[in-house]
Amino acid sequence: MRSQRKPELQAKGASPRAAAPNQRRRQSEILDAAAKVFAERGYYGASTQDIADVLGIRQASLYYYFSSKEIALELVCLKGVEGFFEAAADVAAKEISAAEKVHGLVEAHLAPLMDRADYVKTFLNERQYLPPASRKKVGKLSRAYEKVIEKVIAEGIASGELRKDIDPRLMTLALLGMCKSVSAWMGKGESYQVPVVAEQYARILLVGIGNPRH
Amino acid sequence: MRSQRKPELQAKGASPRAAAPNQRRRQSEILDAAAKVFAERGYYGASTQDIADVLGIRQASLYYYFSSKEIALELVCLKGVEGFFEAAADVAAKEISAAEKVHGLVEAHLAPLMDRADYVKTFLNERQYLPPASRKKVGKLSRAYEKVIEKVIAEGIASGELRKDIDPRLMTLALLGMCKSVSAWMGKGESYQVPVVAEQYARILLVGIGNPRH
DNA sequence: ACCGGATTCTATAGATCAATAGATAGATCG
DNA sequence: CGATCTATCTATTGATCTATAGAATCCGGT
Repeated sequence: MRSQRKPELQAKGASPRAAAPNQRRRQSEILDAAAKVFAERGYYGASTQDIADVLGIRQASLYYYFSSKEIALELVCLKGVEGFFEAAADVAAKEISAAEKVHGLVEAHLAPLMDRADYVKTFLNERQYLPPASRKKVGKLSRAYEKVIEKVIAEGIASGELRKDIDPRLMTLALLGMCKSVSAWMGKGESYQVPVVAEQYARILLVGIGNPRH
Repeated sequence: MRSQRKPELQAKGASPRAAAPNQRRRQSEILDAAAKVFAERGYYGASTQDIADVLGIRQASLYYYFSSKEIALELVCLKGVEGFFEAAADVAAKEISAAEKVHGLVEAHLAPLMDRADYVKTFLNERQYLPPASRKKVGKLSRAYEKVIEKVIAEGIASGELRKDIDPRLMTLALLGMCKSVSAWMGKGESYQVPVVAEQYARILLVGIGNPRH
């Protein structure tokens, strides 16, 4: 028992010695199941039993992988925000017009819905239920991401590329709101492809739906 | 005990004889408390004890007013959708331009956030947790509302007032998504007034943020 | 002041849930 | 083969939650 290293998923640093590939794969399966159930039923609506059922194991066996349900939520949420900031920062750093940047930001926001939908949905909808410490951690990443968007818009206004009668913060909230709602209906009756939605949403944001030639 | 009529809140028809005004007032207070707690913590995150705490009464006393937590959610959600369809239909029936209609639809959607925020938030975020029968009832109202918006946009496109390169359904979802997110951040750090948001959001939807004179 | 209904209370049943403790089967490796 | 590690299991605890039953209190009308 002295040197027994449990592979229990942790929020802090990685384990001192790298885990076997099989361990990491299984941990990832466990987290996938948690994300799926959290996304479907919400954090409080989902029981650890539900997660175990998806995996075909016993409820108590989950605790070999994480020490509490709250930690599981934190891990799912962190994987849900993961990459958003970087992807947005990459777009913002490009030498393209403000309009093209907005288009790129929308694309970058919607892209993860294709391969990490459950994680993203959980991050978007359940992060409010994180314990204070975790919420602060996730909120920090989230706010940094929002600031990138806001800056792109503010700079676009300053350069004259974007209208100056629109509040950058409200514009940011509008973009985020539109994109967030996509994760709610995507795959739930509506049958649009992500790239199509990104293209249309970017157009709505940039030129609106009004016909200028009317 | 024979003729004791409990004022228990019901989803179906109204009680055969009108209740005393005090009864109705108290029922409304109970529902306000439920809406507040559901909006704050979510349906499963909220306990009936939480609702009772807001009212300063015992948890079991709530069951004098509703027969189950699920029924309470249904009542809150119904009051949350209430009026949306009518308000939108009124806007759609007016003899104004499509652009003005879109503006009116945004205003009509955001207006209830001023005086019924908890009900609307609960409807928007918790309706998914309703039992099937209730969800069908609420979903019907909800879908009828969406159709009004969609029709306004489709007609605007047909008349040439709105761009024809935008999918009406996606446009509807964009409008709804933007407006839904408002209920999430309104009063939570952001300090915008509802009419200001409505004005800006309508502008974003209609003419976008791109500066046409650039 | 009393009656009866309206409202809230106490007490508790019954279910579910997160989490712990310890046992056990399977794999790996000397 | 035997020892150790890995992954899962059984069993259970204690907390919490919804809902019910029935007693107690309040209040308006007469």
